[in-house]
Amino acid sequence: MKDVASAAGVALKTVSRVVNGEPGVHPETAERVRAAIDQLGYSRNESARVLRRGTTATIGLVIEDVADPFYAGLSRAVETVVIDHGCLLLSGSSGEQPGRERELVETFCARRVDGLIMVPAGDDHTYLRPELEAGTPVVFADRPPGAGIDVDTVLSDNVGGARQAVRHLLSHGHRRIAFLGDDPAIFTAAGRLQGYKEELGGLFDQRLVSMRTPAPEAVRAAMDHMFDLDDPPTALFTGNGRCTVTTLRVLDGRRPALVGFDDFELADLLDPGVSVVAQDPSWMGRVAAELLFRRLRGDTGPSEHIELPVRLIPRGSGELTPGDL
Amino acid sequence: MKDVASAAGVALKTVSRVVNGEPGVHPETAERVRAAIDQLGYSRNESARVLRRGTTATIGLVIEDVADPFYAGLSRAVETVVIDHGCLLLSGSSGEQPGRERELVETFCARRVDGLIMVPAGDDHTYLRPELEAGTPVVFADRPPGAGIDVDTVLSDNVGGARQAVRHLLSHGHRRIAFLGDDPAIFTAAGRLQGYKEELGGLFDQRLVSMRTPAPEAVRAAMDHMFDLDDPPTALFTGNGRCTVTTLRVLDGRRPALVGFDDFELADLLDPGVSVVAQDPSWMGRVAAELLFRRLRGDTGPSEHIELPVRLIPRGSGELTPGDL
DNA sequence: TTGAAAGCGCTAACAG
DNA sequence: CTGTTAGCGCTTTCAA
Repeated sequence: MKDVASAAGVALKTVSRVVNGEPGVHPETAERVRAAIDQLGYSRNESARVLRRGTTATIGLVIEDVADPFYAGLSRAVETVVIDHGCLLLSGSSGEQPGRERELVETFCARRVDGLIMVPAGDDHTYLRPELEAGTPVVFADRPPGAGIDVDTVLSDNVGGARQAVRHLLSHGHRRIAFLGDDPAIFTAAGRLQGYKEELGGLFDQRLVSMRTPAPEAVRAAMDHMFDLDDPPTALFTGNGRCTVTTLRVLDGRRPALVGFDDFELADLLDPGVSVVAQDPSWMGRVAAELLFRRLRGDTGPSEHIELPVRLIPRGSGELTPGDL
Repeated sequence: MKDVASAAGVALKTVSRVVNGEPGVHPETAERVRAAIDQLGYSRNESARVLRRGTTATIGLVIEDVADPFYAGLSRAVETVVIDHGCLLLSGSSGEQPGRERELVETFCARRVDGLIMVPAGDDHTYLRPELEAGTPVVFADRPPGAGIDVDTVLSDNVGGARQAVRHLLSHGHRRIAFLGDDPAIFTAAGRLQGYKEELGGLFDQRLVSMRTPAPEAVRAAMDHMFDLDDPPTALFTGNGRCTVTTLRVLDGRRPALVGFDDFELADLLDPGVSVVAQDPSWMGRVAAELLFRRLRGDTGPSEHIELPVRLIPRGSGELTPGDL
């Protein structure tokens, strides 16, 4: 900038004004400065700018895994909103490890991100307190923070979605409905289990529930065990996209009715088409990011807790009746 | 840092030494400093550090779209390598728009990223020249740079993969093999078309080729047209994951043999299973990132051009014969 | 082993 | 409309 200034024969500050499009520069001077900039190939050093202004125009995003289609969709939506606001996105995957989540968050904070959107892996977020007190806005998406932390959240209607799925299966005559969900330590998995139980009421049978990280062998073992019961399930409710896919892989010719939580590509092309309770990851990302920017613009109201509705999409598998088995 | 220094009764520089784990600090002094840090909740301001040191420990990644499973997988792999090297990842999606690609790259460069990995959308990268001359290493993945730019590349064997696919179909008796590919302006699409032509030799028929952005209506129209020919195709070769999925959606009961470029989740669960020429996006991401870090460590050898092999996975659809139609 | 001073490149505040 | 000065928080250099 100094070089540009002397090349253009003006003061440093004038260059700064031109670079930042500040008003109050004679057009001719500005032109001279721009010429010098082009000639020298100058580009503003953002680090210095950040240091001086105290704001980084950077948002941090911590998710579980970019390679998971749900979080990929969420990421893309967040990215779009962030870029539209002239900011950049630092992102990282926690891989469902609380330690990694915390490391990422702390690294992002050391870089002084202006705000943070996170899908937490752990359930203790007291480490965020200094940042929150320093005024960094944080929005939790998909899962809420641990106890004692009061921040904005954007969640899906997990309980309601699960109830919808079970109600759908009940209405098609099923009474033995199994639940194949993820590790119940995960908030969404727990909520969906709760909805399943609530809707099932007296029909609930612990032996028809399996909750674990969806590894093929484990899911196959759980399924085999259920189908070996005297009173086997006639329908399955799977707790998230990965559970659904894993379950489909280990059906081995069995043809129970099936409703899965989460939509996925090609669900409509399978035979039968897979009925799902669909979330909208892009919507969640967009809502979370927009909420964050509202905070960044100075909205200091009480923390908001947005719950996004989910939608049951019938495609065939959820409309099979016990007689079809 | 100043506050920490006065709280601990030492000089600024001593705090800096402790924070950075530099040797030559009396253990007792260091302890006192650490206590002060904890008490004040101090954390180093990375922006200032960056400004002073001139290195950001940040890598920029520009891809086409994080929500595309191929690039999501690639992103995840890049992210892992980057984090393992103690760096952070700035990422953005170009959405196949050259202007957006350039904006992202320029923004990343203004932030002084230490290196750049990109899947280009455009074919003019001369704008990178100042950065390259300034010594910023850049690796192109999946697609090469435009003319006149000499950088490291990590590409798949597109031509060879296409030839493999066509050879496979030929060996199952097909002579009328259509190609449904993406916009030929895209490097990978062009390479796959070339392989298709080469392997087909005299059997090539321009009427069996359709290359465009895979929008359902357009693909359906192209297919209808081909199947209306006197000599319709008995087999299809689709040019990438999105083309394959779109094609599957518009088959409408027709049952040609099919081999797709790119693997995708559930390809094995469809009926018939979809045979594919599989790339490995994680591998590509890992190789690109590792190459970048090798450059960052000072390797100034001539630019490297790595070609990753692809693998044909037979699952049923590619093994149908003309008689099965 | 410790510290003082300079300065990275920029913007804010305040003149002219 | 333009310029001067101070200082963001850190690391580097040099001295004690």
